[in-house]
Amino acid sequence: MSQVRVRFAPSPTGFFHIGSARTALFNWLYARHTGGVFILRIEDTDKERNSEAFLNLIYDSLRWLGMNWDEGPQVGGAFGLYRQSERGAIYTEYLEKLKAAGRTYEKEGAIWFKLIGDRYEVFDEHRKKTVTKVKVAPTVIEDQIRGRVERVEDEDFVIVRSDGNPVFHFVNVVDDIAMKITHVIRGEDHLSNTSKHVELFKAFGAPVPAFAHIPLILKQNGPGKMSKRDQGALIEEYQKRGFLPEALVNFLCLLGWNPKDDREKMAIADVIALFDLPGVNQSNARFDEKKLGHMNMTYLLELPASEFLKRATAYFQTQPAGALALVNPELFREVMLLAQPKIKGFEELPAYTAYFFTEDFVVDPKVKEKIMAKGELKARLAELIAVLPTMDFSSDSAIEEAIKALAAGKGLGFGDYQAVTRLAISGTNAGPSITSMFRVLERERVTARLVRFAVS
RNA sequence: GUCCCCAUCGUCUAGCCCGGUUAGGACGUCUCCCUUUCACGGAGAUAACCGGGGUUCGAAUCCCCGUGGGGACGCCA
Repeated sequence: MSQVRVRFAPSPTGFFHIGSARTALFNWLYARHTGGVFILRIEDTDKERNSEAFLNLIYDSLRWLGMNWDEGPQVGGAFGLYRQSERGAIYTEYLEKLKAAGRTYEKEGAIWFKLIGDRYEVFDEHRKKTVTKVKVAPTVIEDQIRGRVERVEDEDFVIVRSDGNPVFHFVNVVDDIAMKITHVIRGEDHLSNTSKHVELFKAFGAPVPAFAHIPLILKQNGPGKMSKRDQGALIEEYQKRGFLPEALVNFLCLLGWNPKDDREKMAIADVIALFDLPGVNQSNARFDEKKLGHMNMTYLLELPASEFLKRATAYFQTQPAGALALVNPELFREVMLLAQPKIKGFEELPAYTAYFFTEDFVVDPKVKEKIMAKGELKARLAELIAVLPTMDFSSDSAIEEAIKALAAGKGLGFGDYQAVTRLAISGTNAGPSITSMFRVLERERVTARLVRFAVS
């Protein structure tokens, strides 16, 4: 069998979203699984709505997610240019073939594709007008995911606009022929277009590629498929929020596909080895950001510390909090080491670590009220302040021993000092162990914070 | 309105093709354990075969009809 050639064919008319990314991913996975070629083709025939910014967003997002293309813009390939706006000559050439075969006619300045069969008129309820229908044999689609699907394409359709620009159905098929695409993997919303496309392939006398229509991703809340306007729909947003791309990809793999066993966190190589079209689900899936968050956490937890630090640094560089946090690289490193096992995603990091980087941190009034309600806690603070000058700050265990010794002398336990101390040095009731906080903040800052809190 | 696709816990899903399972896993939620907080982790709980017919000794699984959900019906892609 000849080599698999698949394409992802987005149009740069809006932000790159989850659904597009998943379509790209399934194409990419299939290409990698079969040792085939993954092609990126830009469908920018709609001059009104295209934008260079959106185009760059497609490139950036694909690369961020790790989906490199074998042929396409920026990388080239043996099949000419990969932006439809640059392929006009090819469309003219193919249009001539259709004209020569008598399969076109002009109406209202546009060029229409002519179906073969008897014509009759009927009133269309949806469009509230009389339309011309054609009696044609049903198109049979042997879909790789859905099985046999039968559809009747019974109306002629426009292939070249009155302004001379070819439309999607036409250029899509022409390019699939010209680029020798073997498998068309796309969203189920295109299933009803497929009969149009098959009619065109046949009119060109070209082999019809295999089709695989993948289920759609439904919005998290409310009815309907996810669109660019929906909450949480944009890839760019997850990138900005500091999600790990490998976690997002892993999550996307599992939306409509699974390894048929209980594995969820999977190396992409394992997904590639197992991925196949018949294994893709037929039903739509609802996007669940909570589960994505969990997946992200599992990846974060397993990241080598050096890698975590590298990525956390990059994340902070995009954040307002970064200016303060990155002043002292050694302190930043220590704080990140403490934070890694505690957070679910980078977006929690600035708030979670803020008090390490400034004395001007916020004390949560509700937390304060709750903790101080236990009474006589300022005495504990005073006791701690008294031993601070001689306390061994060299390690967590040394600090822990010192506090335990102090507590024991008063007939108390470590826990009696914990909450109020944490509140005094961090303003909150959650975070790394206070011994680690002592070590990282160091004696001077810890002392100042405890004193300040004790007199407040 | 017409055409097409789909249907297992709240969500993602395994099981369906090749009928016999205590219908499994994960997220979420709740409980307990671990514990110097918060997380992590561990143990448990919660919760599903859309409905109705049929075929069959037996149906989540096969067939039909409903219903529900989704999509398409542009000189958008």
